[in-house]
Amino acid sequence: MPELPEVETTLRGIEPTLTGRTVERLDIRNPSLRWPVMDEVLQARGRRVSGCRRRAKYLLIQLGADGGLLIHLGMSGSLRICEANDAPRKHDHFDLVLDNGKCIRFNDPRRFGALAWWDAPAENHPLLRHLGPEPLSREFSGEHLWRRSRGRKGPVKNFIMDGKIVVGVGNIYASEALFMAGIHPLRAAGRISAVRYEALAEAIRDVLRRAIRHGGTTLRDFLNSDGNPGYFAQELLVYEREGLPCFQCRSPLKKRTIGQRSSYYCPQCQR
DNA sequence: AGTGCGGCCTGTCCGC
DNA sequence: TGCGGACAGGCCGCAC
Repeated sequence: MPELPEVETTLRGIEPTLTGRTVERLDIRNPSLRWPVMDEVLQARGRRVSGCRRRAKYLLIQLGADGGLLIHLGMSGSLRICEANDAPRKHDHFDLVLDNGKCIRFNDPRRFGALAWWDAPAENHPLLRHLGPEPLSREFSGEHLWRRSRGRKGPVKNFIMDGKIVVGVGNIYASEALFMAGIHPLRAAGRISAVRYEALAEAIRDVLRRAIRHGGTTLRDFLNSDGNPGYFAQELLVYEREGLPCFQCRSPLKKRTIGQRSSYYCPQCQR
């Protein structure tokens, strides 16, 4: 479910509630997430939230100076703001209870999400260490994509979804960006020109920014921290539009499995 | 080193 | 209705 825009939307939703508050306690209802939730996360108790940020699709809640919590939403996770004494619903796996009675509650039916502790600097955490640049940062460019792609024979779609190359581009936005740049998802990454990578980098930045502005994409179950969906689904150009006419040339859009993920594209406009 | 796949889970939908 | 199978926004870890 959540790609970068959905995680960013979640971050913006919870940040004002969290920053400056003290964590009264962490209630773990079900520790069996993607990795078992370790007791070290209980260090959060009694610490003050000095800031919240996002790295790739990870949410980082800074607690004091020397560490904090890491939350990943996996495929079906969401965080919502509620009162600590609200009755938990199905799949509500943990709560971050604050000193004002508010609560950040994690819900995740598929349990691919994660909760872990990190010691500062967060970048050294094993889950973050190998990650490539943020797509909305200066380190990300067409030149970066071009340079890193030389010699790579796999499909460009897999390449841009590889977190070591660039983070945050998931299955929806990979299809969208490739359509916007006119690049066929199966084209070998190493056989795309610098000029076309410039267009692709621009498309990635553009689609992510617009999706953030719309509060993310809700296809099935993504909800922001207020419990509301995102509205970018109506802006999607190819994703889940198999057989429907391409907005540019009217030919029917195609769907294929690439790297075990569904990919959507226009056979006419994308080469 | 790059690439391809299995696996982790539950829920939903579709065809029989 | 019931049941099996496919599929769903991520990503690690293992083979080759």
